[in-house]
Amino acid sequence: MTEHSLTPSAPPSRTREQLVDAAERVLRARGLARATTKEIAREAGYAEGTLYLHFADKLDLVRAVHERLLPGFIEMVSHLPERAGTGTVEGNLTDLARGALGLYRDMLPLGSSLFADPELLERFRTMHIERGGGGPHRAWEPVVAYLRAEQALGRVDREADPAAATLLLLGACQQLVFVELMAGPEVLPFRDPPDPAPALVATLLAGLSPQPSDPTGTEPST
Amino acid sequence: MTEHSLTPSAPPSRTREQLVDAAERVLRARGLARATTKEIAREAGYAEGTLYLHFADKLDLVRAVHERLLPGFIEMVSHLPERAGTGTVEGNLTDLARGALGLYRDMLPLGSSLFADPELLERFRTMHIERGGGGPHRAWEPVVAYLRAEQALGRVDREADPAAATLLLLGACQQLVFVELMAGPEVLPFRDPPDPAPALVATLLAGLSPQPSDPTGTEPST
Amino acid sequence: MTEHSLTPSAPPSRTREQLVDAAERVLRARGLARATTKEIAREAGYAEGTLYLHFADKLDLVRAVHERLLPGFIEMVSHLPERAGTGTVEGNLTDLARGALGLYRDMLPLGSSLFADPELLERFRTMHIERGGGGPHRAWEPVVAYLRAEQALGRVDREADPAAATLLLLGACQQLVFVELMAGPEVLPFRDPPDPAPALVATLLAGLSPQPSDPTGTEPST
Amino acid sequence: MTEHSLTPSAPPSRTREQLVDAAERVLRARGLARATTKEIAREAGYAEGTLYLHFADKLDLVRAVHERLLPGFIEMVSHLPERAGTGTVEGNLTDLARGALGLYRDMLPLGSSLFADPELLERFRTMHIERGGGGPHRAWEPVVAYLRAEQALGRVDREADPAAATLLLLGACQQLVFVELMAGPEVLPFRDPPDPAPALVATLLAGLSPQPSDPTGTEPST
DNA sequence: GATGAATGAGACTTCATTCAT
DNA sequence: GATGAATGAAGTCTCATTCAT
Repeated sequence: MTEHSLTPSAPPSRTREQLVDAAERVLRARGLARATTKEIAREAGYAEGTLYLHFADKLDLVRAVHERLLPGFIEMVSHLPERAGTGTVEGNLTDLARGALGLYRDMLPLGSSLFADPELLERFRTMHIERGGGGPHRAWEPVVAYLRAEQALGRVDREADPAAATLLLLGACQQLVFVELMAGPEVLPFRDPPDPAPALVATLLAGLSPQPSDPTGTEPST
Repeated sequence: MTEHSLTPSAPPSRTREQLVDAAERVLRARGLARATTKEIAREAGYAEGTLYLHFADKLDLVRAVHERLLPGFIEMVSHLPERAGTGTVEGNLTDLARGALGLYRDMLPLGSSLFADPELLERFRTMHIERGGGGPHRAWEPVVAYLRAEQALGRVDREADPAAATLLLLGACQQLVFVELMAGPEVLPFRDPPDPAPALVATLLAGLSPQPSDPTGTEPST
Repeated sequence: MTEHSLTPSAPPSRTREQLVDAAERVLRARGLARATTKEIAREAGYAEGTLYLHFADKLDLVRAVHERLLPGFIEMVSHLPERAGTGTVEGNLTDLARGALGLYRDMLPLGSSLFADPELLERFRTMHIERGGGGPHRAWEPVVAYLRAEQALGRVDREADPAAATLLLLGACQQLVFVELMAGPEVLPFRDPPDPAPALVATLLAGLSPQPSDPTGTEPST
Repeated sequence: MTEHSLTPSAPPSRTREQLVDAAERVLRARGLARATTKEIAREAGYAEGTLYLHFADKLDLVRAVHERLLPGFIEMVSHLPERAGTGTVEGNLTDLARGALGLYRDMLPLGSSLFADPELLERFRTMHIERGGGGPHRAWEPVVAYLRAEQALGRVDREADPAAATLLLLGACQQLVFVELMAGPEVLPFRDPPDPAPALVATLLAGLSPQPSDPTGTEPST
């Protein structure tokens, strides 16, 4: 019925980009539930009908917005592996955490909205993730690679599980932002100083087990 | 215009509860974007108009659903502090992680949907969180308390930051579920064995820093 | 997705009848191509949304209009068989032809419109005709029955084919109306006198074959 | 606003013909209600805008399609008068009926669609019929001429009304096709044998009146 | 002549909400 | 308290038509 290809990437035209830009702005401002095609078109400076020359329907446009979200995230982490062996592990991971906090603040509202519409989520999965476009898990890869490199250099414990460590650090950042956005920044710990990254990294590096070099911390049970 | 008090808890009646139950089922099945008052009323076995005898509007009903979500989560963790000193720290934290994974699977789609509607999120914040009803951060408290208790017992490093550790562990669980729901379970690490909890806990306990007491890299603690 | 039963006869309510009435008026006035739900609702004195409480969609309403059309036609012819043996055959058939002309004038524009929308035609066929609701062919039956009765009485040639005769007479009436509506009454024969029924019936009764009993063949009346 | 003359015949160009051809195909396939300029243009191999270089608007193109319909019909009957005196009257009329059945099957869906849009019908009448382009009644003329010729030859009753006879025969064919297209071929009489032409012609020739010269009812002519 | 992106009015349809019973 | 028909604003989407290239 429609001639829109169901491939994630229709030929990118100037108009199409403007529409996706406008859609992203409106989605951020109003939320998925209150973003209308009328407002998106107005924001883009086009007539409403124009939207349907470039996208099969509203959901297709929303999906296009989400498609552009992840690359930004991945790009931020993608240079991490190159930093292996430079600076300190603690410094590198702290930079990572700070960057992740910023990106999650930016992307979580939009990304989480997918859960409000199962059909949108399904389309996103079908047309993007399953075709190799990648999903949020793609952000893990460079971090894991970095940790492996540091393990090879002996700056990270060779017994450590890079995937688990990545998940711990990025997960902490994501949850911090999730709670901040949902309940307000007042409820967060790490308010003084306001940067949670150092504490998270320090804890991750040191671990919770009592230090055997700590004469009072007797008999760790691990 | 309406006589509904804007307090989070209107007098709970049988009908009201049935409506909230039905709303939760419909929200889970269809998503916030596709849940209609008509279907909720039908699911509850009442007429559409009845809904407005118990709730100011649809958003009020949705908010009521979300209000009931958190207590379930908190209750799961609330008995954790009592376990301090019992079993092993690793065992207790693994149980926690497993429980958290299950609860996130249950609650994340509903909870994340809040981001799709800023007005709903705002109401949730105003009427619930700021009145002490609590938000997702409330789940941290028992875990932090538990860790402090274990620190006092010497089973957890006294230098560790309990809040950071809590965030690392719960955050990892949340992100794991987030990615699983968004991209499908195929993309997850920890597929073999399929239980990610032990690896997360082990990594958190051991930390990433190279073991100074282990110059040869032998005797892995995992 | 819809709860409208796909049976031709939903419980007839006052509102439903008013909507079908209004739809018929609008369809007659504007034609299928220009009849809008907005105008139909206004004509009925209801809001546009009300239409969708009683019909699955616009086509469903249009179909309901068409469903009511045929019974009126059939009823007109249904008493014909009883007239067998009364009056004259010529008089009875002339009455039939006159009635048919009137009914075709009334129904042909609406009925023919079905051909403009294959989906509407298909629905009409599926939901009405194939369920025994009957189609335009049902109008033949009483006429055929009448002719058979007259054959039994010897007032119609026993060798004649009642179905063929019915088709000839009703078909002539339908085509006359078809042409009249499409090209205007100016193009019709039988303008003086303006009643085509007697000539059609006379021709059908007499046949075209030369009268063997008329050896002179004189005085043609043309 | 437009430079298109409102005469039925704009200068025929190759492109124009291709557009009319394409429009006819799309009208047959989708119906007037669902034929879009986009699809017509695509079917013709031109851009949508090209359509408006050759036709004032969509209705003008549709009218052009209808303008071409009738000549095909008339041409079929136009040679009938020449056959007067050749073969048998019955054979000639049977050939006519068979040809008419085929042509009606071809043209009725398109022709009837005119009734779905009064403005289209009005344009068709104004720009075509009233300027001598002719309407469906033009098909009667050759048949009437043929019957008159046969009357002059004594092979048709001189008292018969040629116009009425024409209407009876062609009308029967049209109604048969109308019912066949609307209700499906299953509802038709004359299913065995499947050719209705002989019965119609026989009935028309013999008439319905009891044969006074045939007291025993022998020698049926069917 | 041809193009096709853009237009924008307006179509159909949905759905949260009201109110007389 | 409960009902459910009715509402009507607002949403998504279509499509005949225009016009700069």
